[in-house]
Amino acid sequence: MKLTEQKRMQILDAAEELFHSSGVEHTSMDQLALQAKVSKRTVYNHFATKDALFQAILQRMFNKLAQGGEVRFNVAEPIDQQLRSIAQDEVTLLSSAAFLRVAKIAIMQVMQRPELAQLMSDSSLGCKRYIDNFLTDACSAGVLQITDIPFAGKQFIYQLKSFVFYPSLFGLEQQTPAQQAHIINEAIALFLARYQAK
Amino acid sequence: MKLTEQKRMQILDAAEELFHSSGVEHTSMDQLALQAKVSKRTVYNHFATKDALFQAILQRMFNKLAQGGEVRFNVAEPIDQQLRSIAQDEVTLLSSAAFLRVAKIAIMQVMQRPELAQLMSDSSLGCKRYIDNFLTDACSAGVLQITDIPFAGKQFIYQLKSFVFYPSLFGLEQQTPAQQAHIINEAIALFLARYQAK
DNA sequence: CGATATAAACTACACCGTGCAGTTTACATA
DNA sequence: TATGTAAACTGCACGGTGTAGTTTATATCG
Repeated sequence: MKLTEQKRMQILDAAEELFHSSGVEHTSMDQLALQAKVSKRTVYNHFATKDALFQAILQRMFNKLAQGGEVRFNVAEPIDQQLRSIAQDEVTLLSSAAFLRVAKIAIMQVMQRPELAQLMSDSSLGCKRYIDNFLTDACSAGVLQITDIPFAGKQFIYQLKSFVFYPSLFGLEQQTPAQQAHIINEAIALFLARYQAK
Repeated sequence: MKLTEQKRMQILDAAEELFHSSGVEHTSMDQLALQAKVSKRTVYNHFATKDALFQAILQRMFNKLAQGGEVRFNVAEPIDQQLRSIAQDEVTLLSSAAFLRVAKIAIMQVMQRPELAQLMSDSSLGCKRYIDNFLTDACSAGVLQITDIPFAGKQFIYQLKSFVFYPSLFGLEQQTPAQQAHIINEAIALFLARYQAK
């Protein structure tokens, strides 16, 4: 790898690490250069300002997370099994270190600078991308009965987010895999009790 | 009121206002004194450091919010009506400017200094205080059928939080009263579909 | 008169971003 | 393989700015 690319990586890695552990505000460029084992001048040769570096970090982290399969509705498979598959993917994402990092950094910035809020809502990660289509197909097939599909989709995702994501984000607690399985089961039970076609 | 108490109030009011609108970090003590219409030295006569002032603010805001009625289960009243009453109180709290202020300030600090996380989870506000008792009574009366009561209570509260609180916190959107009513109705429908005794 | 408030200047420090002289690296050409 | 060159990196000092907290001299209130 070219040297300059190597240095750039070191800078981004250090920034990701420090922005996460100390917050963007509390990370000085001197500290960052030290951690990256790069001179401060080199940091500024790659990124004009601290903010540019922050933008680049967010972009890189989003790209890392953007991968991930899409689940499409399958008439032949039991609905609870399909929902479980979706939920498991989502919980894996929501509790992954990578996702928690970018979320923490992004949310801290958004709360300090509300004008960036749109950035967050626009970015569509995980099952949010395809859940509406999935539910629509399931309704068409007569498996589910939902009047407000986007709302129901949110209800499902929010269950997982509330139990898995926010507690981790705020440093309150981590779930064991057994607890995660319980959360998924109950989210599905709740959802199907309301929306499964009879 | 004694003058010194009056000044103290002015300082706390200004701090609450500025800490919320600009964040703790971005609020300077000069700015704060200006807004409080008080000299900077007076600020320091009341609060030794910026951090002490911050602690006092948090304490005062929590005390303001700690009030709030408790709903107890009533066999004679329909369960959906009682849940609606609880949910309405909760949504009113979660969307109140006062609650959003303290939450924003507190969460930002918690995310920057994870060692303070316990502070948040300990403080019990709103229906979180009494919902377990309520659900236990409703189960005993045979109105609801729940195996894991604390978990079910969270499921209910998290519905409201996810739709009302977090979007406001992150500056994404505010709900109209009509939307809030819809959220409450659907949260109850979801909950009862799963847990109402048949 | 004594306690308290005020305004303004001051100290001490941390941080962003720049300039520059000198060194290292990558690489092409002889 | 040796050498030249351009691009990139380094280290350090520095200007400018913002801010926590202090000091000092003065005014005001009870």
